Amino acid sequence: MRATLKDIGAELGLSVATVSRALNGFPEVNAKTRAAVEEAAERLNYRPNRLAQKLVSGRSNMVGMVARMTKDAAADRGFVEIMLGLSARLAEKDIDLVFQVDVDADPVAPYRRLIAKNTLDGFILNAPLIDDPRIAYLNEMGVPFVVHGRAGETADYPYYDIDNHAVSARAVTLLADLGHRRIALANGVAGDAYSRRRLIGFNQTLERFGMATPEVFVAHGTPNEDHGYTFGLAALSGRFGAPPTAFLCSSTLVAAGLYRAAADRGLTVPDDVSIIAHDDAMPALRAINFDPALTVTRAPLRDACVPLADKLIRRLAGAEPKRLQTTFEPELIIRRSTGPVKQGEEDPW
Amino acid sequence: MRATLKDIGAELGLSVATVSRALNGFPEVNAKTRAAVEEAAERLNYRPNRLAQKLVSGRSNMVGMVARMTKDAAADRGFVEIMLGLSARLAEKDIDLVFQVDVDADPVAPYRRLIAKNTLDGFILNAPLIDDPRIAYLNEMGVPFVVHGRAGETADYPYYDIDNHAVSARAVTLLADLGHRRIALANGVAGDAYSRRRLIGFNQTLERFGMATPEVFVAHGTPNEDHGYTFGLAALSGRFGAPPTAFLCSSTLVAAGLYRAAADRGLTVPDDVSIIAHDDAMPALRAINFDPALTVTRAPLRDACVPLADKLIRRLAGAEPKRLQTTFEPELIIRRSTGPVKQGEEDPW
DNA sequence: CAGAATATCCAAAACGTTTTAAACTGGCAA
DNA sequence: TTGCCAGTTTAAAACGTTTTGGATATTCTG
Repeated sequence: MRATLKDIGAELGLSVATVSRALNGFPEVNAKTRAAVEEAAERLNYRPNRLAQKLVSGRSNMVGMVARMTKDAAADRGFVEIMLGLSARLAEKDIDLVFQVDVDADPVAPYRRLIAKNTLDGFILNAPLIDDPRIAYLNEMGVPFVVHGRAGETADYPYYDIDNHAVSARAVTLLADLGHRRIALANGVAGDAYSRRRLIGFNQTLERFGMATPEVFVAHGTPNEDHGYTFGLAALSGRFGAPPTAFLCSSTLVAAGLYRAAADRGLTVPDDVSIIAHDDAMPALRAINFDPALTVTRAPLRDACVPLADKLIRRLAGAEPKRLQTTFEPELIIRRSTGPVKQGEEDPW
Repeated sequence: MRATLKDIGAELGLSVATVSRALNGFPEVNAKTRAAVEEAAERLNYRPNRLAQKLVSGRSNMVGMVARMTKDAAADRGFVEIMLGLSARLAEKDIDLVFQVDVDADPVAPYRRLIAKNTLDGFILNAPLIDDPRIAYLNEMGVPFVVHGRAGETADYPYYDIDNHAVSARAVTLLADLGHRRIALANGVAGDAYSRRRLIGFNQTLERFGMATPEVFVAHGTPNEDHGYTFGLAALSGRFGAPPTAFLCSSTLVAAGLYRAAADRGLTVPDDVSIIAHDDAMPALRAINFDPALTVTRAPLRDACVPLADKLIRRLAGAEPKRLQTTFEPELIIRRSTGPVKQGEEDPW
């Protein structure tokens, strides 16, 4: 049904070897022959059989991506964004994406399964943990991969990350300059590397301004509306002592929950409480549409896709991991959800 | 590196043919030989090479899924939900999902590309159009596939759909019973089959109650917050004559936009305007968290995954398409965003 | 013009599997 | 003894590609 090298060879009275070479741009084939082969390939609508290619060459032009499945898939919004963009870029290079969700307790299991099938050239990881067992496993198996984000400080793999330390630092600096002294952090999931970096940036910057924050002013959790709402309600209840006058949120969704919590408590933004979030520029809930418009640190997830794909391609071609590492700086966009601290609330906790 | 049939054969002094048969449960192999082979396979951590298998057997245990890429990926929330659930179920049967985004103008192009690679056993389609060229193409190529949703009324392919006619019918019935006579529809994208069915259900039910709706009361668009907001603002402006007293929304996100629009116009829900949405039960924005809590027709997207995966598996095994078709009924959940029509607004348009 | 270099092509092996056709065992009946 | 049959096993072909190691013309060198 589908045309093969043999078909083209038969058509032109050539061997499959020559046809293969002609199509793959080897130098030792006559220009006229090559033209004829290319014409025939076009005419017969020839497409190389990936499986056969991989079987002999060891390359399949397929890479894998595994989604951590959580009860609420909301945590994977970022995953999806990356996957879409990545796939688009990889498709340009005729590389396919094999997708699998992680349904096991063991996060390494899906990688083991996929690698065992012997069918993939490499992997893209996202949302790395602080000490990520997947990274350890892939390194151990010698499988090429790139990471969106990065785990520890000494990474020996290609990655594209944003400067999460700076995310917190810039936000805290703004709030401190506005006079806030009681600042809370609605952080991401506890084990995630980015959360850790944001937390460190948060604490270090507070310290730089001579502040500290009680432990109850920091919450970890899946960055969704619920998390923002429940944490906001609790923090603003006064149960923990004087409530925060400002919040850092790990995402715009969390901020939405915080707006709701503030409203429930009869507080207005930004007069009673300032809110600032990190904005991945997901299309679902735009920071600019908030009322009042949300102040954010911003680093569009989508910007990571092309660099990540390119890093992977270059890695597969044998490039040095160390030369494929990028850290991107977020920008700060001041809108209307942040303002000077309220009169009489300038005291630290 | 990885153990092959040859390795096992060498280990036991058997031919690859026997080893292959032993592992695949053929009857003509000695029980003792089979036991030995299975032991050796286990010991050497043997995993069959998918590519080699497919090359000769024609089956790869890989299926494809293509995402339509829009400017705002929000439209693909449903796609993702389906993909996650599907992948989980397929993984149980050791089937992998190959993913690609549609970056072309031609919606068929990615399918052509993937089929040409000769690497996939079948496809899952979602969000079918009224006359979907992808379905036509796959049928023409004789490639097995299943559809989430369905295109025309006479489908000769396996599908899992919800009764979108009933979605509108139940919502309109509720609103009509509450006395509403000016009902607007914030529908999904115009070409999508589900939008069409919702529109038909909408119009037919209105008619049943002796109502009609001006064309400007129906808007099509990507079901996101923006769409709800802009349509809501326009419809409530009075520019189109007496404004609607009730809205049907294609999703909870759209409803969120409508809440905002109503607030901007100084209207309260449900006193001035009733709002009802269809709820796919996406975790991001829960209908119950709305203020006031959102009345919905409900049919969780996630429920479709297992049936869809099973349909595909059975289709790949050769089952009749006609026997793999399911239509699911939505439920109506009345909360606080719908109420009796306001005094003096009972007149039709 | 001989010999060598070059350009161009081909046959065959290889990748790891499944499957077809054939071959080898015993055991048993004739 | 011969032939046959069932129960096992194997050799070899096939899938579609890449690549190795020649082979055959053609051109160049002296």
